[in-house]
Amino acid sequence: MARQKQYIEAEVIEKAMGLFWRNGYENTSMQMLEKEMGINKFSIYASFGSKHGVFLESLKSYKKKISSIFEKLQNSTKGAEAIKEFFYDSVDVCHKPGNHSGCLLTNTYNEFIESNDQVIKEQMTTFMADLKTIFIEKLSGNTNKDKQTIQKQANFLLLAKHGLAAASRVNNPKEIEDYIEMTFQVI
Amino acid sequence: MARQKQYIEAEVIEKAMGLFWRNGYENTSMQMLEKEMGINKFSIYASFGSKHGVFLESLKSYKKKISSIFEKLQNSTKGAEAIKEFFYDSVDVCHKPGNHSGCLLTNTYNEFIESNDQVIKEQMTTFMADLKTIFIEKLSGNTNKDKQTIQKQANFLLLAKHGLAAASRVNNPKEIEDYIEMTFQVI
DNA sequence: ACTATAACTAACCGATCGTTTAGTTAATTT
DNA sequence: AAATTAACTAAACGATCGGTTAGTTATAGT
Repeated sequence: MARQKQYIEAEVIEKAMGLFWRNGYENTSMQMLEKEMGINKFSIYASFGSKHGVFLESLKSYKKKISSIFEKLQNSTKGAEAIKEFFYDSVDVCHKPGNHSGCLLTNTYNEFIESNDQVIKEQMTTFMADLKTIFIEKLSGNTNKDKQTIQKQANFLLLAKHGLAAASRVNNPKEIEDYIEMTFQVI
Repeated sequence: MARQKQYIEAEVIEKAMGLFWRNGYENTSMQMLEKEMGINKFSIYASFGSKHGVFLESLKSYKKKISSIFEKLQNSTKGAEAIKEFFYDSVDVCHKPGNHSGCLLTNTYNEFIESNDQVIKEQMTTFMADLKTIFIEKLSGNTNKDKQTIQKQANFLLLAKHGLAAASRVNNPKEIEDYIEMTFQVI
């Protein structure tokens, strides 16, 4: 063939992800992406097709980044306690002081909830629905709660994720811990 | 003098507020504002100076809109129960199905948290700080909780506002009620 | 009725948005 | 070493961004 790529796609996507994570989709420009990813516009379009394509790959990369804590949650036999551990694990991954940005998926969910971008909207809806399913499964695990209570608690924890995202964005570790502990007093 | 204004500033700001509420600041363009406010760019700039100015006035209008439920909270003697009522009142104001947009201030807080716009950032920080102060006051009101517990609970409720905003944006009234009730089980 | 003045319309400003493309550089293959 | 081909640089694309301004219209005071 000919000249080889001077960059690794997975690496530059990692950097793009950080930018989207901090600023959101709309507030991230191609100019910023060029600078952060360290490659030219041409290369970005050659590899990912569009800004939208870069974002989709960034979301994929983020999901991969957090896949281990999802698997841990899914494989756990600790019931509701597993969800609490999942909350703590989420903070470990998302709470990067100086880079504090909450959860990329929660941020994206909020940014696109009123948008016309059906592709991303559907991804976010699916993500939330999947998470709720896992919550329900774990909440049903080691107790004999009635179905209605489980539904309520799953909804509550799903919404609590927004509080957690806000907490991990601005608060100190102690306050985050307090928030998680108080949230799970209800369960 | 001369020709009189063909619009009422308070009225067009009300419409601008709705637009910002639905779409956020960055995703609202001057073109959209012209259409929604029903007046020309010239008039917008004559009355409010800039897009930023329109947004600041919209925030002012929103605060005015919710001032009554704040005053009710502040004047209540019901302690923690007053905060719960405030949550319900917030939903009454913010949960407009078909126009569902959560809380403008919480939305704005989230949109500007990583921004360089110090003016709006400070307004949001001040709003959150003021709300926390009121929460602390109410939580201290009719009990003899220790100060540490009060601090924790105030932080918890402040973060729960993000969950509530998310709930009032997408969920049905029953789910919103469940979320509030479960939140206040902790208090 | 005339004049002054403010509110209006509409065209236009430079800057930046995401995207494309012409032209150059470097590595692979023959 | 020459030819090929893909990765690069950099300039430019049309569209839209927030914002401005020349020119027109309508109303108030004299």
